[in-house]
Amino acid sequence: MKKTTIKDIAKAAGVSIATVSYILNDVKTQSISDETRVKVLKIAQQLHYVTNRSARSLKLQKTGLIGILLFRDLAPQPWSDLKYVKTLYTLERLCGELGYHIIFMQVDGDSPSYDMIRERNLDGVFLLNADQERFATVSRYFGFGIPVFVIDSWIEDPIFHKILPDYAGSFKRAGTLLGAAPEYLVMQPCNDAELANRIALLSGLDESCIHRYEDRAGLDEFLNRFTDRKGLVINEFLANEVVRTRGDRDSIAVLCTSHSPDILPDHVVKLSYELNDYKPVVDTMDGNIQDADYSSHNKFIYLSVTS
Amino acid sequence: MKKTTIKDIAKAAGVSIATVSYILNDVKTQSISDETRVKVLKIAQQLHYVTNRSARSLKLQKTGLIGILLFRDLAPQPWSDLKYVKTLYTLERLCGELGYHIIFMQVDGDSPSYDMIRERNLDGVFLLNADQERFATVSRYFGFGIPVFVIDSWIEDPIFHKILPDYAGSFKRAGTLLGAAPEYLVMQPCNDAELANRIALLSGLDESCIHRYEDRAGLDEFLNRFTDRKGLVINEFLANEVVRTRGDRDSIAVLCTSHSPDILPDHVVKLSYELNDYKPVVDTMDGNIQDADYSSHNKFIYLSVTS
DNA sequence: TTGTATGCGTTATCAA
DNA sequence: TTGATAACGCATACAA
Repeated sequence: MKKTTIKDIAKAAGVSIATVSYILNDVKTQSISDETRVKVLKIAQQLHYVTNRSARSLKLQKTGLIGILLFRDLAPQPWSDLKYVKTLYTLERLCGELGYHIIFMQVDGDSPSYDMIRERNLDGVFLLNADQERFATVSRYFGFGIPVFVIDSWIEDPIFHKILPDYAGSFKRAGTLLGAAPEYLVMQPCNDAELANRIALLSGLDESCIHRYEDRAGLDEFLNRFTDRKGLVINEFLANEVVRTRGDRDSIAVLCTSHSPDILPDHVVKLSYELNDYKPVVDTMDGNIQDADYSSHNKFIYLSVTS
Repeated sequence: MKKTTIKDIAKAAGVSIATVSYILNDVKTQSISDETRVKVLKIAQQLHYVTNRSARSLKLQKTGLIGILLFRDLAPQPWSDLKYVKTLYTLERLCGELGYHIIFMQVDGDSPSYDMIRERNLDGVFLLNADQERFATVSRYFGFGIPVFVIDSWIEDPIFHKILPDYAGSFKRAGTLLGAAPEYLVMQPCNDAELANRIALLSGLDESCIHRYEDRAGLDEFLNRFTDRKGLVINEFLANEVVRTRGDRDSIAVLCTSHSPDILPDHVVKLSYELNDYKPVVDTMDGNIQDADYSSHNKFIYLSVTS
């Protein structure tokens, strides 16, 4: 059973394929008699017609495909896989609402190939957790020619949109909630070293008070220096490790960068980020796709912090 | 800057587009002089040519796209989003190794539209967490005509492959590890009621000893009836709730159906499932795609349990 | 109000 | 060993 095409509908309805196309696409510049319109629509439905996106893409030079490229952690933790689920799912949902379909790909190894992006003629791309090195190697030699939104990285290139949690606001808020400025910071080893630097800088803490997690032993050793002190942990899954090894002894505030505050015990001070903030992000990308000259107000979008 | 096509290469190399196509696709039935071959290959590289998959798909009637459709939990828990990450990522990786790209979509609402599958001409589909109702409404009226693999559901239709954790083996093993047969079972409300029934049946436990999680209060009440008894929990995220509300008091064995045993404390008895088992699954789908008559040995694939 | 014809970039058949 | 050329299914400029 071959798939129904416009041609089949045209034949069945006794009209031309152009007419069918006009009707199916609801082309405003054409005036179609109500009679033929309902007839064609009915037949299309009877034959279970769906448009062939390969053909349409070929013609329109637009695929309606958006890529989400997830860069695997260079230094994997047990919870590495969990970190970007919420973001991924939210982006999928929002893009879906706008009629796009998502191609999901993990980027692994040192020199990834971005051929997929061009082979599939993606309309736009989200990069999650990208590091400068792996990304730069390729981005340099071919400007994508499509909107690229970089989430959770600090890629030094003005053509990319950057989306980040509002670290500055978070640090301030954390101090308020803790009742005093935190004295230490535990964070993950970021894929993107530059981002890690900026976070450290923003925290205003001395390097000796900042711990990049590697394993439990190291974490525990670090925390022992700060018993009964107030501290800050970036990422709730990492915070879970802290809570697990330390119990309730320390009073910490957690920046829930993975949008999953639920996984933490109730007593912990949590700072969350608005998943809703991805809506304007996706809208901006859509604008860029619809109209290449779309002026996006801001290349930096910060996810706002809530408690 | 328009994208390079075969035509461009042909022109630059002074040969026909047919020749270029032969060379790029390494067509065995054609004999090409080494001279032109290297010339064309070189030019292709210089021009950064990549094949246009829309065009190729249109011609070949194969897209190289595999869909992963994730059915959202009908009764969402805080950790609902986390449950299928590992599976999703593993499938992506395995399909990627075979040259496929993944379209990821969440299925929400009561009467989902599967048009995407046909519009995009997917070569195959994975369904995660599907429930009979939402699925049946549509699957009935159009046989996909492509391999459909159902993960974590018990869809009553012989044309679908089913992939499930080895519950029978798990229950047996859990008994061994606990040193005695478990006296109660805590599980999640499955999307697929039929699957839930079968699991309950396999456990051999009376309905009064089986709890379907709804909220902490209900869970706690249930567990109070089994203090100091040995029990079974299906899913590690749910188990985390159990551990959190109960502490170390109970000795439970956990079936880590989300492939994330790491998130549980060390002292808990854990049963894991082989992520490697998805490899033969993906291979089977690939076989079905390459050759529609591919005989798949088994429509049931059970993920083997380890400790 | 409707139809004809062209091209999007490939692959593959047939001819040279 | 190579080259014309016809599809694949759709959208649209231009005719009628």
